[in-house]
Amino acid sequence: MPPKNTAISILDAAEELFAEKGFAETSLRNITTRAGVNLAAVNYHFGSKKELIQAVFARFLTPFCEELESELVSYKQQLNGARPDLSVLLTLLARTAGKADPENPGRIAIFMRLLGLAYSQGQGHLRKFLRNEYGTLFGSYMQLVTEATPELSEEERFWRIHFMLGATVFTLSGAEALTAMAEYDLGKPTDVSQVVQRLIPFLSAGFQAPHQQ
Amino acid sequence: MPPKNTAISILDAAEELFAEKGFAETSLRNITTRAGVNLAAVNYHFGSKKELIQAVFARFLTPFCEELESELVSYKQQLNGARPDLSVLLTLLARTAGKADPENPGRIAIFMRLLGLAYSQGQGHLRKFLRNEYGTLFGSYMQLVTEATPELSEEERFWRIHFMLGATVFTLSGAEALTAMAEYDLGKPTDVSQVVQRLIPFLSAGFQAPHQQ
DNA sequence: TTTTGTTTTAAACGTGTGTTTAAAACCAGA
DNA sequence: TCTGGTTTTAAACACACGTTTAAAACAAAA
Repeated sequence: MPPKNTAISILDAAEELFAEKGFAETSLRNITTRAGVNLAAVNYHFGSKKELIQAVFARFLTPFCEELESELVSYKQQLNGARPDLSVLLTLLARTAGKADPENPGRIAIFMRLLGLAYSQGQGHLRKFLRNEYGTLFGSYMQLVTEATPELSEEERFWRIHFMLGATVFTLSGAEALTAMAEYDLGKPTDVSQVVQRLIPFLSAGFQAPHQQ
Repeated sequence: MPPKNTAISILDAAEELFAEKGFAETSLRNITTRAGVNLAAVNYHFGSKKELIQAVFARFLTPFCEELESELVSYKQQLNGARPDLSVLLTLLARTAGKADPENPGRIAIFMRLLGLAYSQGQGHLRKFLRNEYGTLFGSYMQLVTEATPELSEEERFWRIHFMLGATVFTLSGAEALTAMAEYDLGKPTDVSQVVQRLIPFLSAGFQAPHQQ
């Protein structure tokens, strides 16, 4: 195989290993060994382990968010002032994720796993980094979700957003293990895009459930 | 304060710190310092860090599962052959969790956070431990869920179970941060039991959503 | 008071970590 | 071919980790 760019090899290896084992459990020696480069290359190209972690996120998120932004714009003008539909908004998100790396559809699962880790493990620097870089786009997506569900109180919507986020991140995080379990238990092979297809009606129904009492 | 039992002090400190920072990021020195005991006490009382992690889970799960088991038995005989109801099954789970430590209702959030970590971080030993110790009870709960949702295909039910698990674990994991955010954004204080109350209709509606296409 | 078993303690051990260093290798442009 | 800047390399650094050790402190029974 051709000797790829060192920095890219590092990013590839880090992305895989972080997703497999978590950030703290993955050492720079793990990464550089898998990447086939020298240990010191990480510090030379990225500065530190923290900055490498951020670079892994940025490599995925930056093109994803660009794509999502243009999708949002085109959906808005397609609406032309009409009320947006929640299922469409979710589908749009899923489609963007699929487009992000068409040659490797499972990549979204890897990335969701990283996102779950970012929440669950310490990594305060990462949360700051993500909010600074991508917070604005998240805000405008939320604006559309709000317009799509005017019957919900702000409070209820707040919580249901996080329920959705949880179901998605958790399921796609564990997608590798879960699709294997599904195949074992049910005898049918499944891929990530099918899981996403199952998620959307679940989330949509949950989000639009009537208030209790 | 009275000099509590050393092992218990260690469990208390470990439970808090693991939930705050994750397993790998919490050192035995962190734990023993907070507990006010000697470093070697962990290895003396628990053998190793892995076994300490398992002990933290067992201290919470064993009484919880005993309570849940008796709740399941009494619900079954109350049903007397009728079809169980999903919302009731979920409420039953929430009620059991609440009973587990009545003096400290937020404890369930801490524990969910640990459970989320157990999934997301490596900790293969933990998953084995949990399945061996508590797998049977999980199975009989699942049996009731299946009876409650006969209209779902096995496949659809499998995935929706994990969607529910994800929404729950993720939300309650981050409950501390999220309730703070909720209070900041919405100006209303919230506690964990209210979040659980909001979860149940969301999950119930999602689980029973009609199949797509 | 002496004895026996348990618990606590300070110190050290070996290992793996992220990072730094300074020399070597490389590779265009003059 | 020489030169100057970039990249790669092997080696070392300082530090934090989980664990072990053997002595000390303690408590209860004889």
